[in-house]
Order: sequence, then structure tokens, then C-alpha cells
Amino acid sequence: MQFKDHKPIFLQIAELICDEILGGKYPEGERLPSVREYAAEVEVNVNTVVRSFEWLSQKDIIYNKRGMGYYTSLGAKETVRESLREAFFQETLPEFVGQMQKLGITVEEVEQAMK
Amino acid sequence: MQFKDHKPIFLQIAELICDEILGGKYPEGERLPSVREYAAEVEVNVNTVVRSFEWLSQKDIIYNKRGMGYYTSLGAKETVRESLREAFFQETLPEFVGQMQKLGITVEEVEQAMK
DNA sequence: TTTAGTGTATTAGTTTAATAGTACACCGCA
DNA sequence: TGCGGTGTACTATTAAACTAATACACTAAA
Repeated sequence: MQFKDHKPIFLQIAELICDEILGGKYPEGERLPSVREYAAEVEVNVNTVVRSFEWLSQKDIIYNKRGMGYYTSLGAKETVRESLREAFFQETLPEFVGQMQKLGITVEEVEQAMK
Repeated sequence: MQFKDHKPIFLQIAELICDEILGGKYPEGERLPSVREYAAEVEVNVNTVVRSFEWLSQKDIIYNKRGMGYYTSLGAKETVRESLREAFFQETLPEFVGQMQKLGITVEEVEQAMK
């Protein structure tokens, strides 16, 4: 897997899993691949995936069953969706608008480029 | 100065200088503060500012006069502007649109939030 | 009970960014 | 010439992220 260099890999993996949950790959209560499997899949060290899973656990997106593995929490999809929507409107959008103003880019230019 | 933790400080400083050039603070051919001055201003180590200045030199945005200091290049403002516009249309905008689609956010919602 | 697959814990080493302090060559100017 | 301000080079240290390898307790299933 390709990672961007400016952001910790374990966070990029956590976000990837969020995207997969959002895309329906792991329905609520579904078991995720083990840390060793996932590490092999994205070609990364096991410890890095452990950090990603712990990060997601802390956000109540997944949880652990001792000796069995990690499972998606109830309402995980909605949790992820809400979390990302909030980040979009509170951070991404203002940043986006700020850049537009700074560079003198009009709404029309954006609409034109979006096609 | 406040720095974000996920991005190298020397890059954030370089971008800050780009913004200042864009804002007209350092016209073409104008001398920048010395590395020591700038380091004191943003409360950072001298070596970090050195890296920022070297990074900007490599992009032909500023240049060095031996024993005298750094100066903005001819066309620096336009160089910065073009560079940022390209990044906007090639990276920021596609990423923005991708997030909208992923989260099911409509153009109307964005327009509403922008007010 | 044994076995294989879980997560977890620990230790060690590498890399990159940043800090800190020092020394040096260059330049303008008094 | 000599002084003070430039950038530059160098070494050392710290912290975070990542890699690597190992050991261990837990669980389900044979």
C-alpha cells in the first residue's frame, strides 16, 4: 500500500478502515481481519496495525473480544459518518474556502474545474 | 507561534513565508529577516529556519546574497501564486470533492454552510 | 487436553524532525 | 583594518514513528 509521508501510517490505516466501514465492507458486529492479517495486507509492521486498532477502539468504532479479535461496534458506520461530516464542515470546508480567498479563486472556477 | 503537529515545522514556516509574500509583506527583491531574526520571531531553532529558507531557495522563491541575507526572487509572488493554484486544482479540490461524495454531502449543503 | 489463532507486552534498533551550541567564512561599513 | 551581522557547517541530543523479533495469556475447536 502507498502511504503519504506527512501523516503517521497508523492514522492512515485507521482512516482506511473507517472508509471500509463506511463502504459496507465490515457491517456492524462483523469481525475484522486480525492484526497479523491486516499487517500483511497493507505491508506494514504488526505493531503499527495494533496502534491503528487501539486508536479505533478509543473512538468506539471497533471493540475487542479477548483471544478472538476485533469487531465493529454497534452503530460504527453512523459514528464514522458523523465524525467525518463534522470534520468536513468544521475543518475541511473552512480551510477550502480560506484557500479560495487567498488565491482569488471564484466559485465559478471551482464549478468549471469540477466537470 | 502555534504549529500543527502532523506537519514538519520547517515546512509550515516555509508556507507562512509564502503567504506573507502573497500578502505583499516582502515585495520582489526585498530582503527577508535573517535566519536568526526569523527564528526568534516564530520561536524556533535557527537550524529549522535554515531548512525553510533552503527549501524556498530550491523552489526559486527566494535567493541568497553571500554574507548579506535572503531576498525574494523576481516573480516570487507569481511563482507562489501559481504553485498554490496548481496544488489547489490538482490536489485540494479533487480531495474535497471525493470527501463530499464519500459522505453524501450535496453542493446545496456546502453552499448553505458557507454562509 | 492440545493446538492454532487471537490480542498484548516487551525490548531493541532505525529514521526523521527538531533542538542546542559552537565555529567559520563572507560582506558592508566605520 | 576591524567589527558586527550575514549564511553555513558541524556535532550532539531528544522525541516520535516505524520496524523487528520474541514471549505470553486468552479463546475456540479438534
